Amino acid sequence: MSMQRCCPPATVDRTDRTADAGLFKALGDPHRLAMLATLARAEDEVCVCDFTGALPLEQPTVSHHLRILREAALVTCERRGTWVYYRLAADARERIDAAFRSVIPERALA
Amino acid sequence: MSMQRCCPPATVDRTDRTADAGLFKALGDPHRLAMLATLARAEDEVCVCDFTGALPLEQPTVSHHLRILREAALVTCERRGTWVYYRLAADARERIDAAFRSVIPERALA
DNA sequence: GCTCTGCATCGGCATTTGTCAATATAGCGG
DNA sequence: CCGCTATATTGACAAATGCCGATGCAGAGC
Repeated sequence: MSMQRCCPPATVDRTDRTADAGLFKALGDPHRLAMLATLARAEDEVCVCDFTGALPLEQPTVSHHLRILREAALVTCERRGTWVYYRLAADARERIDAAFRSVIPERALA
Repeated sequence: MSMQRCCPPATVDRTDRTADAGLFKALGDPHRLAMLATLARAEDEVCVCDFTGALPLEQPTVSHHLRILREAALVTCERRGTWVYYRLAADARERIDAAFRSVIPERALA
């Protein structure tokens, strides 16, 4: 006899999840997570110089990571004088949470 | 006069977030998100052949992505006969959520 | 045993990513 | 306008990533 079907053919999700993947990709680096964690715990905003001072990265690399977070709209920045201050985007938590729930809905796995 | 300090020096988070970043990195690809979304919505388990059939990827590439999800412990698999069945790890949601909260705690940004 | 089928692994390739040194830009103080 | 400082951008490079074709391996059926 022919082999039995492997299974009741499952419905494969075909949604384009490029945007969500982009969000998670921005979260996929330990230094960027440290920056986000810092911003999330900061009273207010954080100056770039604090990052360059505390992280084991050269200034251009810090700038590079901040740019990625900016382009993912996870942070916003504002220049005041010579310094630039970053803060967590108001909807950062919400957006990540939404992306996550859209992939793995609440009801999944009890 | 010398320029004023940029700000009250912020406390930069120095926690090693390599593990969390690894989790998010595993989520940072649209096809892997599609696989997770499929598994999260599946009644039960999903056969590899369903993925290879439905995704615009060759079989080795599907296998590659499944391996990454496996190594991130986001999915588990079980061989039965010729076929291999994947399912969402029981603690997948919990682990991602924990990583997320550890970076951006609930209280952040009201 | 052999063959066939489903999945995993290997090897190679093009692209992306993380990093830094060098350079450019913006604002401050003189 | 000039020099100084903080940040951003550029260019280069090594490493990681996504992809595929070729190959390996395990289980089913003959």
